[in-house]
Amino acid sequence: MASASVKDVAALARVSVGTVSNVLNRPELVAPETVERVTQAMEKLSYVRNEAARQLRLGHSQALGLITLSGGNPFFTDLATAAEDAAADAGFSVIVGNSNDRKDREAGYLSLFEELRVRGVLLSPVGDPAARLRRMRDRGISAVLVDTVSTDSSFSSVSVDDVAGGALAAAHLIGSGRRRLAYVGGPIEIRQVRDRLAGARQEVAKHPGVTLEVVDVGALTVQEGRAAGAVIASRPVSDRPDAVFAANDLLAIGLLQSLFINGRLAIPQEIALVGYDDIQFASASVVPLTSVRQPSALIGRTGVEILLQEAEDPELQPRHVLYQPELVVRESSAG
Amino acid sequence: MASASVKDVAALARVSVGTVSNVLNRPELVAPETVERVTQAMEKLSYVRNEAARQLRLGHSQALGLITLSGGNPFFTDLATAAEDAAADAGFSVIVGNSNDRKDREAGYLSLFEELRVRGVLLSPVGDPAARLRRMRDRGISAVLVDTVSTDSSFSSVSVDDVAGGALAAAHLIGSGRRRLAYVGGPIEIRQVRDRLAGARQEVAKHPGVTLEVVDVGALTVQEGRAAGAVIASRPVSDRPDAVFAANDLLAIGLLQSLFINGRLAIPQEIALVGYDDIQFASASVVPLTSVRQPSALIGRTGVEILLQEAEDPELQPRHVLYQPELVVRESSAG
DNA sequence: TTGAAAGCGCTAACAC
DNA sequence: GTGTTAGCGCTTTCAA
Repeated sequence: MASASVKDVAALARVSVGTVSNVLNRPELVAPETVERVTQAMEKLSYVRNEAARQLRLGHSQALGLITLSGGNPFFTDLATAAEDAAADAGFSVIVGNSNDRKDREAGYLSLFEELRVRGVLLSPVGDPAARLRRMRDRGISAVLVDTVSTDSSFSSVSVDDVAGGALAAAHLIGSGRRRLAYVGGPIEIRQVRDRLAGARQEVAKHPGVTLEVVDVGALTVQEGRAAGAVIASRPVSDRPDAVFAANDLLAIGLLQSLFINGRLAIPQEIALVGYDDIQFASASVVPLTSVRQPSALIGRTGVEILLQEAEDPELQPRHVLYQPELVVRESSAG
Repeated sequence: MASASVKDVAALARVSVGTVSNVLNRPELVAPETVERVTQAMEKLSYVRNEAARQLRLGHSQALGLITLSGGNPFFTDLATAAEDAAADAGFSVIVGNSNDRKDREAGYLSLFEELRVRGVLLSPVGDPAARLRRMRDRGISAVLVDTVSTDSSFSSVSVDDVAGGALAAAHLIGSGRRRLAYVGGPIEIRQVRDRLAGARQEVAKHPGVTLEVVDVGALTVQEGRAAGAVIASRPVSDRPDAVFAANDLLAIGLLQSLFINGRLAIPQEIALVGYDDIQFASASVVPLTSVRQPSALIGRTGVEILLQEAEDPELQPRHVLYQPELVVRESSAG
């Protein structure tokens, strides 16, 4: 049995296809009795509207695209959940893709979203897709950058002040007596990674005698954190940092695994540790993790709201919402 | 500027629309020189294929639907990532929805997927959508159940033996001297929650003198675990369990937060704790967590492979793949 | 209040 | 190797 179409429903209800369409979209224009008859026919045939046909006719879909940097990062799942809820309130669905920090994947999802004629896209960029996004905007697909500020500010953005967050972390570490800091993060192409480092550098520069070493990693994952930690743990004490600031909590948890669990280094006594994002697991880690908190759900919700407004009226001036991060101090840096 | 269509491309390249379609889908049928001309025209007009039109013509999309129980659970994000990779290998994309344990959400995504004419759906069911799925199969949308066994076995399934997993956890706890077990999990409608409990019960029944108490929670989240832990911690020592088996790691981590961090109960001395899923964070939690490991990525990949085969040939007999879980012992139960 | 008909962009069958 | 054309299922004028 193939799917029933409006035609089949119309035939069974003995009305025209136009009327069937009307009961679907503007039932107030149809006589109650007719509505009833059509509804029953739909029921009987288990009619399911063909979204592709509807969309073809309408010219665009009722969906939004979202590209996150990493599906495994709870920060992004929280953001995505909030975005979905906000979109659902307005009758939109959201299609999520994870670039996993890869430009080619980002480009792939952008292409998919264009083919799908989504109404707008929300993204945390890896590369610099501004040119591409501008082209998309010309055809009616607006974009809002989340968790990053646009390079050319012609796109709206919703983000958190990562430079301030980096400064917050470094200031805290220096304030509690640490002198040899290390920043573990990468790839450096990611704006968040760069900004958090820049903030830390600013703070370090204010304190002569304090040094900041950069440990570059390939991705913001638990695994990479574990690898970086193993390298740090294997260095002689004199050459080891006395504080590590990780670009996100996933990395920090990996560091915890190799520094504390495997390397048996005392945290925070030998090495203090600060992460970023304050994910749910941070407070329950081996050594509860000091972290820089970001309002993930708020970012997702606000992003969708702005996107929907711009989809409605493309002439709107771009807006830039910047939230402030907050330091949550726990044992990993309390010494 | 509106989007360019095949018509525009054809006009610019001075060929017919059929030829444009051919360079898109079967370029080997077209003269190289023509391919070149058409390609350049596409480039010039920034042509992007309209997926809705293509799909309308083809009768179905190149997408698969996936419904997970919880977006915040790393078990499902791992499963989803593997599913996406497997689908991508076959030229399919996957649209994920989270039911968050709610039947209405599950039904909502099923409707959306039907409207989208996905080729198949992969799901970890909340309710009992068998009837609905059968109707969908009649119209060419096959379904594979993941992380659960079909009630009527007419649908293929890829799952892990949860009864065995529950037994594994309980046997371990009893074997290390525990006598008053508590199972924390819910809602009981979820098959995984039920099966893990059943396995634990089987094991408990083999050991006279061992008791098993069930603490029902509203969802498999860190928050709910925290709430359940607070209740347990507030009970007098004589009335407290000496071991807790949590239906998943999220719950276990929440329990750790309220039992160990807030309640200052010694783990595993006063209460031993075992979780389920062995997510990445389990080994780095306050007290490294004993957990029952499931091959999440393998489940996702296998599920997609079966689904794709069935989409290809709907006459295929349903297959039931059952993986065995594995107990990973860590400190939370080592005493 | 309802019906008839055009057309969204694409693919595939068929003709040349 | 290329062109012509029908038609996928839907919404939306326009007329009755």
